[in-house]
Amino acid sequence: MGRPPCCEKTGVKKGPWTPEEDLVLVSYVQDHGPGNWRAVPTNTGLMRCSKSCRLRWTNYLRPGIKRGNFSDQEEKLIIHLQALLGNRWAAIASYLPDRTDNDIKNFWNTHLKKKLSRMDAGGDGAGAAGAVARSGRSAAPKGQWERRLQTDIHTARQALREALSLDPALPLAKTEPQPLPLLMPQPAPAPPSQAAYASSAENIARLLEGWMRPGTGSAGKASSGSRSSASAVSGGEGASASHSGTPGGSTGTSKAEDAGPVPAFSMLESWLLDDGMGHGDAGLMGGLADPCEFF
DNA sequence: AAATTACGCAACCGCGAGTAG
DNA sequence: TCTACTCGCGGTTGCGTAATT
Repeated sequence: MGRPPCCEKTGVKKGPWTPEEDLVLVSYVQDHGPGNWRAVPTNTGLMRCSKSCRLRWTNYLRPGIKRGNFSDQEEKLIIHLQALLGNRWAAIASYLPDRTDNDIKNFWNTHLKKKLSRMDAGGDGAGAAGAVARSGRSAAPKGQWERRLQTDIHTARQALREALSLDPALPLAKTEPQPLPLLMPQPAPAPPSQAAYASSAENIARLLEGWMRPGTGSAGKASSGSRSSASAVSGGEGASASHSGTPGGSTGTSKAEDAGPVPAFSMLESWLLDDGMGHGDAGLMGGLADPCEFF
């Protein structure tokens, strides 16, 4: 089972992408939809490896990506989700539909980590997140976080409830059952009123604004704000791959996106939020003979 | 004004997981 | 069942820019 030959070919270009390359990639994805990245360099003539193409698309060119400063809500959500999920950036990104996992990861590494450690040093915890993070949750070995979620599910739910109730602006903190705004289907990428969008690729990304190819699978899902589900977030089918970490969950391959937008995290999300609304524990778990089915 | 340091972000690399043949 | 292949994730690096001295 040898490693796939990727980026080993001579003549494969590395480093920053040029606007011309972006355009080539964007137009290719427009025609064929995201996926089958292996074929992209061949069909486009791009001297990039498939990985690089996919990364460029998911982290930069994909429509609907919000760039720039993170709001307080986003920050709090990230902190708490990180406490819950550890460094599962793709999973975290699925709760922030407009952000890429890479963006969140960078934001965490450059801002939040310092912020939290400062708070720690100051004797001020970061709420539940700080407590949970310090408890070593985030250091869990790969592949175990979902099991931990399963076994420690009550803790997780409590922490999430805390997270969602931190900001009074979040409707979930209220008794009135309202969906979390960040999880709601977002409208097509709003004009970058806050200059929060990519600079160089902004125009290219805008080319795709409103682009919705019927029948183009995740292309449509990835575009505009229609990502009401957790899928299609971290880069087209990327988020669904994050769910591959969930036992029995859908895979991260392009096939998974065809399976329909019902990722486990949406269920988890609904269940947690339902419970947060005071519906008790009877929610999702009650509907499953075996909690494992949940995943 | 120039040099140095710190910071932020885009991109790369290696690995694990899923799937088809 | 095994192997080859592809995809996606998470950690890390490198470069450009801003801030500081």
